[in-house]
Amino acid sequence: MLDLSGNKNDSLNKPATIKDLAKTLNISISTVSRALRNAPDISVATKKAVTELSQKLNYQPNQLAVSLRHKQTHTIGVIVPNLDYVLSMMVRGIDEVALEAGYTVMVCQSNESFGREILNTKRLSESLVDGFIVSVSSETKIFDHFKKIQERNLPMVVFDRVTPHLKAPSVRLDNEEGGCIATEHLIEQGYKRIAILAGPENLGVSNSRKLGYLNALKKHKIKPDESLIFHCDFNQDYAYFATQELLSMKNRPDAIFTISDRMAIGAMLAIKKKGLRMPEDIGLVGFNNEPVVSLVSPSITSVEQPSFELGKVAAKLFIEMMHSSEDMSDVEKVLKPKLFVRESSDRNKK
Amino acid sequence: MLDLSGNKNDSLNKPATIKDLAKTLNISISTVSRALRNAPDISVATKKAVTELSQKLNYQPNQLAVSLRHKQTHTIGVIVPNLDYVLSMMVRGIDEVALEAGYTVMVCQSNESFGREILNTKRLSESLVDGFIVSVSSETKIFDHFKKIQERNLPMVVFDRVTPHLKAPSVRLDNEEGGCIATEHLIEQGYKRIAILAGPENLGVSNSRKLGYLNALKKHKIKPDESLIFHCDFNQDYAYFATQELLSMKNRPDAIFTISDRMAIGAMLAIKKKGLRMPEDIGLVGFNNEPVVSLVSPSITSVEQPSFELGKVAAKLFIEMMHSSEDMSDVEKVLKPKLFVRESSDRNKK
DNA sequence: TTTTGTTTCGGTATCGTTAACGGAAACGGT
DNA sequence: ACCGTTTCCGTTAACGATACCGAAACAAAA
Repeated sequence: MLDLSGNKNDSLNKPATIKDLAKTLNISISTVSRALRNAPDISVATKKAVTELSQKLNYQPNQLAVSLRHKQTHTIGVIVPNLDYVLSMMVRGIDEVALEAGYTVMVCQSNESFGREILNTKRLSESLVDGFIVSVSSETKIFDHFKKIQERNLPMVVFDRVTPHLKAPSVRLDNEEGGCIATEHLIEQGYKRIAILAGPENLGVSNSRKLGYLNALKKHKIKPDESLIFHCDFNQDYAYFATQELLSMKNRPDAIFTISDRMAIGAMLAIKKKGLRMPEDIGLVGFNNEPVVSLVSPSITSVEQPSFELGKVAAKLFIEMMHSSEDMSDVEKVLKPKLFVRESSDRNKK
Repeated sequence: MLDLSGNKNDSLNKPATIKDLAKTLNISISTVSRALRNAPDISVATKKAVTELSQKLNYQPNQLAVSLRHKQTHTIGVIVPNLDYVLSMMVRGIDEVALEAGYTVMVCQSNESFGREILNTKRLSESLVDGFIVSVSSETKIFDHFKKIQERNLPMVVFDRVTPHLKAPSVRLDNEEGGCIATEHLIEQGYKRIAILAGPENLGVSNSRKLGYLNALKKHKIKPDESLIFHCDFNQDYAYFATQELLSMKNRPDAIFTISDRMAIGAMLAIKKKGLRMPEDIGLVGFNNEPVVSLVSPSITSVEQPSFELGKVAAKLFIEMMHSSEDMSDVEKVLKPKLFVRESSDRNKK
């Protein structure tokens, strides 16, 4: 079987089209088309003939042509900054609902990169997707690429990493509440000088959790101490060094709330190195409730977010938006967090 | 702005097409087409006019139409059983190379479900993708859906979870080698009765690692003991119970090699509950080198696989396959694992 | 002046599918 | 016998883009 054309398509078995069916059955293509989508005006005999032949030839409609004709692809573009534990869980939730509703999902990672995010949105918006479900990268401060999408009247739902700069329906955790219950828990455990390890200043999620922290302090009439509020990058190593600095203060904190579990791990390592015990000498609370927090010693108290559920809600919202003609840009779904108390902060355990 | 049509497309700003450009410039669409993809036979004047107008109208070519015409979508379908640490790393590698080469990636999770895998392949093969990069689900024992893809002459690369049932180029870790170096390490540390916690019997990855384990034993003239070879499901809880059983044997093992870190964690919990110390009373080695293994106490020795690199190799192989006309189905890339020794098995540390 | 060649553009078919429209039978009722 | 209705199917024009072929237009060579 010599093929000098360089073309990979063996002319032998290229996929059967509606035209092929029509030709072998000696009927017109429109009849075939109708038979396949069981339109009303078709006889049972021809319908039977068509469906049988299509099965035999393993006919599958060319979705490109269908999409071109209908101007919709039944595909959702999902853009996420990464696929860590929380986000991959959310993506699974999106997937679940989308598949159910007959949509295919295209997942693209921006790797927390602004340029990559732009590239992804651009690629996907070239008539490949009917709309977007996005979680914005931490690097993103300009939202023109997303606005351009909205100008084209493509539905877009923002989830998890929401931002006030985008006028779009959103689904997120009540991060303020999360920060609040974490901090209140520490207060109730008798900790007095509670520090917070927050993320980058421009990250909304981080700021909300910090706000919750401040609210909790205020509620319990504790004056916030600026020196106990620490911003650093969203990862373990930075958290490690930040904690070292916190612990070397003359009036060191007796508890630390980190806005992610990764950071909590970093903090824990620094605390251990310093020779301090948890929860006796210092309390620690993380965020996300990743599996790892119950495996380390001491296990780390953490705020859980219903990631899978959140993804599902986002997808449902998207589909609702697709079918509704009214403006939904101010819809805002907020899910509640839940605290899981563990050894790192539990002074009451007997 | 009353819109009773129920249609979301504001007739105001639907995306500009090549036809619109032609009409406003009073030239033919074929000329516009040529101008946009800088074909040779076009005057500089018209090219300038076209490009300027296209910028002004924010023209973006409709990829559906292009794909329909060219019969290729420049999209790769990636099907993975899940998005755990290792696989999401690999997907990132695939993404990296694919994007570079001008391909968009569609990631679908089968959730280790056979039916879901079929659905995914079916959806994607409806002329949405040019080919596949797949890692098969653990549930999959029949491969007809993949073979159907190959019959259509769509390129397909298998990675990580490879199987002899599919005649396709593959990229994988040298799992046998991984199982071997893990076991040899335990032998060198002086452990005598080394058990293995393997995965489901039909999982190739698991069997290869087990084979490596057996090879290492043979090399060191240790007779394998059937009672030390344990198959259980690929997760922490099963590993926990399996380990409990192993430890309650009259002649219990003094070391356990688990074929995943998840399982190693489960084993560790069971060992701790039994009150045994690592590495003194019993040695433990995991697989994958996930971040968690260096965080738990004791930290767990583990075999690392170059996941990101593996993904990149898979994508490169795919692209090579796209452009080559010869049969590549027997290409088999095998990457080498690396052992990271930690507390759970290191008896030599001073 | 005619021929030849080059540059630049338009016409048209095509990719695979859907949908509006029309037409031809068959049937039933008066 | 006539006509309206129903049932079924075909014709044709889209959807947005590309590619081949050929036709102008003009310049250069004969």
